[in-house]
Amino acid sequence: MIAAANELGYVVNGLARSMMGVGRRSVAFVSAVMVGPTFATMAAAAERVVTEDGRLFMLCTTHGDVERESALIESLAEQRVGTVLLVGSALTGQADEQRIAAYADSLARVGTQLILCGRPPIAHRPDIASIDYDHAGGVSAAVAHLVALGHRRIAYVGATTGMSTEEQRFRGYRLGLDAAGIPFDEDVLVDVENDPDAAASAIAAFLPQHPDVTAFVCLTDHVAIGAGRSLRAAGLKLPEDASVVGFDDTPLVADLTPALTTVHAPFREVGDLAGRIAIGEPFNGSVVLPVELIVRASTDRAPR
Amino acid sequence: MIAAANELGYVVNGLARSMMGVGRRSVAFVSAVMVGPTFATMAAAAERVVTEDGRLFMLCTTHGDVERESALIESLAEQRVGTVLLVGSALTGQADEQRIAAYADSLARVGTQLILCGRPPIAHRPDIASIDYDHAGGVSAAVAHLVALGHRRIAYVGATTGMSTEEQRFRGYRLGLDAAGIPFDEDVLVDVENDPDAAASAIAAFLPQHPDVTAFVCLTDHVAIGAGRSLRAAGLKLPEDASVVGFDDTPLVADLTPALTTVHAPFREVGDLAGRIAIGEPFNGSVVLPVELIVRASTDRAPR
DNA sequence: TTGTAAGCGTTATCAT
DNA sequence: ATGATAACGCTTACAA
Repeated sequence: MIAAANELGYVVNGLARSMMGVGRRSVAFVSAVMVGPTFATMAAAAERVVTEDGRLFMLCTTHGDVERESALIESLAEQRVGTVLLVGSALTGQADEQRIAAYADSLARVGTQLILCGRPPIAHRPDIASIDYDHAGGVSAAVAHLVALGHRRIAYVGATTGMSTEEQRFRGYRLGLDAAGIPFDEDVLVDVENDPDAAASAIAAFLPQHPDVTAFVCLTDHVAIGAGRSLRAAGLKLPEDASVVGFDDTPLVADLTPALTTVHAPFREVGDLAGRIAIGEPFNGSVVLPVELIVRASTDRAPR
Repeated sequence: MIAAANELGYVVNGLARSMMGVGRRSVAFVSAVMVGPTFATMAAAAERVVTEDGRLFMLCTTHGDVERESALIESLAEQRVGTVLLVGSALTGQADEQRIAAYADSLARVGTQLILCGRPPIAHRPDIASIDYDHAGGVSAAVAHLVALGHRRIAYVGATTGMSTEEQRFRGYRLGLDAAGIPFDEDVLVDVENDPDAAASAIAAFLPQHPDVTAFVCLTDHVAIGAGRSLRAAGLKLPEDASVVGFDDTPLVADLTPALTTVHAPFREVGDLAGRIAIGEPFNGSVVLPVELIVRASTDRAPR
């Protein structure tokens, strides 16, 4: 019978089946953008375990548009997706937190769970799962590393406010400074968006005013690459004249000249764990995965 | 009424709706792996236009497992996905082509269209859409560029057979040689998988036997990076002593030292077009998008 | 305009 | 075991 049906080209209607509440529910990965290994690595890791469990994995981007984010969550709820992974840096306003909480409630109503990935939990909502990694610890370790190399005048390059990733990493910078007894000086903050070219020109403008700065802690590897480019263009040799450290441990940064010292973020582990929870592994509350400072050639003893 | 329903937390059941044949059908992106900017860029581009049209975008990887690929296609057909994008290098056997053709038929039976992306059309099946880019043209342009710089002994680094991408790019190498009147010599073929470390050790073993080779055309940027690493380790200076060219134009290769000459592949355009076809833009048959040789610092005049 | 009934392709239940 | 039937939540058609 079944064989005959197959010959006839019969394919069960999974929609009707899902409507009856049978069959594995899909998993959706929602992020602002899908660019760079950051997201791709998390998505790939989650996709792997989800697909292996016979579920479908959806990829959705919001491009930072709140409207679209809401519409997406709504659409995902309509499709009765089993799990929604909300991934990456989050707006930090209280209104934004409330919006996320509303998503969680609205999704819960149709039996879908929300998991925050690469972003911190929502205050007073311990029921909303979060898988984050130690942004602050990574940056403070980077600062400690530079301090140990004799650096005292350490700039921070990147935005410091508005998004969770920015705030957490910047907090790590402050923490590192505090731990070393170095007073914070907002004069050596280079507030720039997460883009190599933007970072390059910001650093170019910054350098003449601050010849005493010997080290640059960057929000991301992207920013660090722009900074390095600009530093070299200004005639500085890396790492003899200036040290640079990034964050993310993007592929290829080990092949740059000099190889970039950076903080390795556990993107694969975050995606993997998120996927496992999505397919049913028990998990309660939140977790913060450790990061690792990868010391390479772009950081060295402070000059003079 | 609608407002009241919303207050109550009512969410329409999209499954029931889809079952009635209304609502936009989803799009699935199927590739062997989801690693590297190659796939991520295509996926991101396709996802963007698909999501903007109010459809859901699924990401599925096969990890090169034919079993899993079949199961995935079946699963996608069951879910009545609107379009399946089969992306990236394909096995080149005739049996494999027949399998793909069977997918197309099986999907067509439930109203799903199949679009091949970054791989050539299936022989004698012009009805199966294909969006590919000019692998061979890119590599032959690279060879022509090296020849113009005075190189005569040009090695090819990468696998040459078994997968469509490998075969097409290798064909470009042969074409480039032919156009320059340089006889093909399989002695300067470095058959190695697409991995920097593997490429590095293969080149390390190759170099001593072939001191006359002055240029290396690589299957991918990945391979080129490994080759460059190995060349430098052997005491050769790039590009004075040896030229290297890659393929893909991966982000960051412009920031390597020396910046890598490579073939820019139109991943964004492929994904974008695939997405547009998936949401209804008319398209018949196949297209081969042009590539562009990006000349950077890793290629220079032949030594002596 | 508002309401009622039929149908979509499954699964589950109950009877045969 | 096999077979008929209700139910899932929606859309469409037709009736009031």
